[in-house]
Amino acid sequence: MEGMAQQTRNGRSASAAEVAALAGVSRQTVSRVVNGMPNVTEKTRKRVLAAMEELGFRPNFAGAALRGGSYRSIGLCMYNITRVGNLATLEGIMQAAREHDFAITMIEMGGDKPYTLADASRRMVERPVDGMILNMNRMAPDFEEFVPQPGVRTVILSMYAHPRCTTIDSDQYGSCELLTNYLLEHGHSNMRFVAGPESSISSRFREAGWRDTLGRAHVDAAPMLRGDWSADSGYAMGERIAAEVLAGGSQAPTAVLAANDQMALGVIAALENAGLSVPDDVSVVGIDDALEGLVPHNRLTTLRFDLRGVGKLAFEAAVGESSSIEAIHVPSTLVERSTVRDIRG
Amino acid sequence: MEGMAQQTRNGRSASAAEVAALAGVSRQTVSRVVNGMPNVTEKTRKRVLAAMEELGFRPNFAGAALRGGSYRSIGLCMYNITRVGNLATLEGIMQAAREHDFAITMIEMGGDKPYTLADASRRMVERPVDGMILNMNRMAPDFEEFVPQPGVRTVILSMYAHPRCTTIDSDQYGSCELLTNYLLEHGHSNMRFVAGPESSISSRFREAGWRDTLGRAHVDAAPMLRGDWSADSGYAMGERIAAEVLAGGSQAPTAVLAANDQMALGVIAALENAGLSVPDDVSVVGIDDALEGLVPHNRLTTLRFDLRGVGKLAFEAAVGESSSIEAIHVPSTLVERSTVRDIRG
DNA sequence: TTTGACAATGAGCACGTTAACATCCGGCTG
DNA sequence: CAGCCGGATGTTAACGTGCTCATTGTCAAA
Repeated sequence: MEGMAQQTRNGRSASAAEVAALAGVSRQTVSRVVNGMPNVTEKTRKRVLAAMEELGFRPNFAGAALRGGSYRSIGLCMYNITRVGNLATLEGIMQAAREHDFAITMIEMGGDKPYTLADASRRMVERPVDGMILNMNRMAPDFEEFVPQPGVRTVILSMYAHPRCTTIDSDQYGSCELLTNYLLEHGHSNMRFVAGPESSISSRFREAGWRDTLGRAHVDAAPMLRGDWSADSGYAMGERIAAEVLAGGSQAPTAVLAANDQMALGVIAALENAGLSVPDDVSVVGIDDALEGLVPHNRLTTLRFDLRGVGKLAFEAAVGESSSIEAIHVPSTLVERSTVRDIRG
Repeated sequence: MEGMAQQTRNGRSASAAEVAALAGVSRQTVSRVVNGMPNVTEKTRKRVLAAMEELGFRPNFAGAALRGGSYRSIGLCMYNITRVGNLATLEGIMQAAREHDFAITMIEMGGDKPYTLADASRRMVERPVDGMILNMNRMAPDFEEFVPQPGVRTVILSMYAHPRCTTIDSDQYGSCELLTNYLLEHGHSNMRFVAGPESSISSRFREAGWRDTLGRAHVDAAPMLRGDWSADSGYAMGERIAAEVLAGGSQAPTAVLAANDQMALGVIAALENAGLSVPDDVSVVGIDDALEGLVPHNRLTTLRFDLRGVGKLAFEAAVGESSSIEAIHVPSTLVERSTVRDIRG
């Protein structure tokens, strides 16, 4: 622990030049030692390493990057970190960054006002980053005509393909296709869909996946119910569904597909409160698999997005040298627990 | 939207020198325009602005910072973003950063192995940052002897005061002091405490706050129950508590203080499953107020930490010029809902 | 017309780093 | 002993920016 508290000049941390002076070599030799170049005598290397240790030297990436190297950081522009999905994606990005010894330079775009990709890109490019990931959860007004900053690889997290940038997202559409088919295969031809808010792109794709799948199976879709992602909004819709079920008749639903897990939880609570059993009377599925550890005895059948996978792919596309433009949809997996009953036959 | 797709030289984005050449002025004049210096003719300024627009110029903070300015970014070292508390703190930091037009440069420290403050600080200082915030949720082995990198203001998120760095945290100890007194004032002199895992610093402070407060009130503490923060672990403890209550006697508890909301939720589920009513038979309080939107009809009386406030203060301490060292404990507020009954008299 | 004052602008250096090139030195060959 | 080779090391320039100082240009007062 000795040699860590030296004051160097004006209070900055030590530079390669100071290490060089102390070790009695040139800056370049210090650089060679730091970067593990082969042609340095063992004796010299040791002297340099000792000087580095004594001064607590750490190379400054900004200087190196200025010269033409890498900042070892990827920019990430988020709209709202709080959303559960964004957090898991962030986690995937962070993990990939850690594996590459990269940092993530994050900016959050302002509260409620919609922002353009050009805004985000311009604010990001002035930061010391080697590439950038732009996250959107509303449609950017300039999506089609956006041109990324030259020299900085730009990845957009979006279901829509972009002509000039690689795009990545969980397959929101496919997820509801899968779940709808799952319910149909279990004999539930009369189901209710509890959607998220209209402003959300994810919600629109989930709804489309559900509606189109029913259409392809030649099953009529009942009127959609709309929540706002919260458990309470799910509860409110659950009360309506319970009334329908108790009223009986050939149009009474046997299953509910909720566009996220919190709303599914609310639906279940409302159904049980009305004296109905899940899944004996009504089957319920959610989306996200976001309840782990949060509720006791989680038994919700749901769909797990590979959000960490999305984050990992996004990071790798942002650092990668390949300049190909792709539109990647990451598939999700069904998590079968015990809120769906097979009612065929 | 014209003039955004120019290729400049080797594919990098335009520099001030190129803008200067196009506008027919010197780099310095461009610099003056960018930084809003007063002494530039209106005609010149317009010509420069036009050139900037045409080349899509954005100043590079790294170059400026190298010269002695600011990177406009604060480093943040996290142990585990996923933890609910960390996320809210991150949110507070991000919001303060946005207000200052700063970015956050984030690195996550490796999975399970404990890390030292020196490790984190050394990995951070090579990034382009003006200051850094180090988050810990285990005790760092080198806490006492740690010396921050010269020239980079270092803030530690920790309940323990540090001799050379400003420290900030929610008042974990005070939170349980407050809740314990609250239960005592409502007549619950026989309560159970469901703690978090032993490895967690927060958990240790919460436990100490509970135990000391009972001691000061000359009330004997019943043996502590230990969970792992999860709802399921809370459920398991809730079953034991239910058995105690049903067994009756003068030692039967009338209240439960759970060290977080998820465990409180588990306790309540177990009690209700055993035929007991909350709060008629047993009162329950949690800590964190983390369930908003996640569960329907949230009625848990709990304690809200001002984590966004912690984040904001941390950011401001990291950018601030003041070199004073402080140890800040941010107070929390009681959120009274309906899981506590007054049984005095 | 000359001088001084003042505003606008330009030139040079410095920040920390590395690629490319230049130099030094020891040892080997002819 | 001269010449040469190759490995180790030093020197220079450049990345994009802002500060300091020098220079130019303009206008009014003497």
